[in-house]
Amino acid sequence: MPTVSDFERMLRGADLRVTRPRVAVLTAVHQRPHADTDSIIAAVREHLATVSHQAVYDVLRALTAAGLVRRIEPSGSVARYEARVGDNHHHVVCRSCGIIADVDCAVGETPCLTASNDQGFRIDEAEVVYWGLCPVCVAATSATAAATAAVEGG
Amino acid sequence: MPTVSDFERMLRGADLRVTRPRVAVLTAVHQRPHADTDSIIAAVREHLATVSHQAVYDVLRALTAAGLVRRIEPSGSVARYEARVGDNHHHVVCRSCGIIADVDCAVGETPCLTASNDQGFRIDEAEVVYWGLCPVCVAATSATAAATAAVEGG
DNA sequence: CCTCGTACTTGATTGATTCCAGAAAGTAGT
DNA sequence: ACTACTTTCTGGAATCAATCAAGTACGAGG
Repeated sequence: MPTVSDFERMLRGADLRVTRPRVAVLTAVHQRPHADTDSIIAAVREHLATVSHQAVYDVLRALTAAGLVRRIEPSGSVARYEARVGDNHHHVVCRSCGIIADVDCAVGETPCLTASNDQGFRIDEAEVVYWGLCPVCVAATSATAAATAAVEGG
Repeated sequence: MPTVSDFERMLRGADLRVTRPRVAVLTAVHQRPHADTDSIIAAVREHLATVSHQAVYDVLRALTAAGLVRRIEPSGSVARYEARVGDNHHHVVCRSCGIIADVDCAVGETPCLTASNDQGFRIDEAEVVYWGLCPVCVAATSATAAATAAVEGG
């Protein structure tokens, strides 16, 4: 976990002023990967009670533009942010509970960048989202199914 | 292009009642792939002037649940719908103008389903979005760059 | 310490989507 | 074709994330 001085260095390195809201947002995003804006606002206010939601929105946009955080928005979900940037990794989303986990690229560094027919587009990024069930929901589903079967069977 | 009777058959096949709004929405989605809800509402009203936006939302949800249309929502865009379902194809989105085009799978039928480390998730679908510039915007950018260079050079 | 310019606060607003209750239309059996 | 029953549609209002606007406060450099 990076320290406050690390965050300050990151901000200065991106030509951004070091302000308390910005450090607090960076901290929150590092502490809770894949958190949505509301959760981030709540987390930020634990450190700094008087931050407006507008400030958090602004800071998140600035950090995203600077490349310090990455914005992800799976279908059906609000915007979420993560601090892991620079590497080309993807995400797996649980259809049941919505939890998100990181998935490293299966093939090489910038995978899938080769569409079979690119329609003349100049492609510079491929974004992959895997959909499925997380281990917890798989277990819950199996348990429910077993329980249902037991009840129906009895 | 399927006919009205085709749409009626599709609806009946999905255990959905055949109503004029539903046929109109199906027609609109087939006519304009990747259209957003507003465009669909407008297109539907060309055929059937008195349809409420609520009806279109409801119908789109019912059709999506029935698998007759597919909902796609690239980051930063509102929900869009397309009629091409059943095959596993992906999309390429222009960063400049937002236009969406279809891209067939590069590898096999259900590609990329093999994440390098699936974190214990039970994955059932991989969704790929390619980002880049469409041919039109590439040309516009080149033209602008050339013009800028000419001006700067002169 | 002081000034400048950017960042933050407050309050209002937009825009897509959903909820609700009553009205209307579709479907099945006779 | 008629009646009963079910599902959908209508119109208005509510919700929620996100953005806009104007004024104030704070960080950086001198």
